[in-house]
Amino acid sequence: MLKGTLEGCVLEIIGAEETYGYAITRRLNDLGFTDVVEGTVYTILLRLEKNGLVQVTKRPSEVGPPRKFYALNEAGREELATFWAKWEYITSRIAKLKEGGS
Amino acid sequence: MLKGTLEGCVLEIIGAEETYGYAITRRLNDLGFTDVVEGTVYTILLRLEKNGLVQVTKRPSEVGPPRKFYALNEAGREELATFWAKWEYITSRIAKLKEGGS
DNA sequence: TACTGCTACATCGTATCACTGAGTAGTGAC
DNA sequence: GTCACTACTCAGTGATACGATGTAGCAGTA
Repeated sequence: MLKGTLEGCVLEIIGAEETYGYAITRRLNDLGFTDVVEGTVYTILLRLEKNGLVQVTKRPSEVGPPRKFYALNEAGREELATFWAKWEYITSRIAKLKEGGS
Repeated sequence: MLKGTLEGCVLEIIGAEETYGYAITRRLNDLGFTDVVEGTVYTILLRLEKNGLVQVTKRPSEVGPPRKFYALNEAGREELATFWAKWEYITSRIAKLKEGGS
């Protein structure tokens, strides 16, 4: 039902700013998703790339191995909008359920 | 990350009133979770029973096969409280992410 | 009595998501 | 030269929820 929530979060982060896997993991950790680890994020990124939702650019880093920067393309922005719409819907339904609504 | 959300919804429904699988499915459908089907609900109910979160009572029905009524036990109520706490946490984090917060 | 339709429960198989854990590599500091 | 941090990859895995199907009780009707 809510599968792909973390994927949506990653899309949102990429949509706000072109960034790379390691930084996305740190950002999620800072946001409070403390148990999200790199392995998880990279599998999501690879899936996004495979599904053609992102544009990938490899750039050298001054402090380590080269980074793969991700940016949303048109399909990615549509997917992100779809995700938020779905998220709003589900959360509103669950809120309704919680307050005993019919 | 959000695994068990539907399970939490089912727990909430059972917690509000002792009820049975078919009725839970109808309730979820009425609430807007239109694509939740019986098979999904029954697997959740069997899991709840297996994990010792519910008390099950079989009662005859006047309009069909006997019904298995489910009620929360103490462990179930604790699980439900845990679920809502987790849900609040996750939704607040995602809201923060959406509005561009750090 | 045969059928149709609704209620009600059960289960097998499966797609996908996210996690675990391990590995590889570059840079800089001590 | 070893440690720490940065950075990416991948194989294996568990769990969730969905799809599809099957079984069965009851009621109406023709």
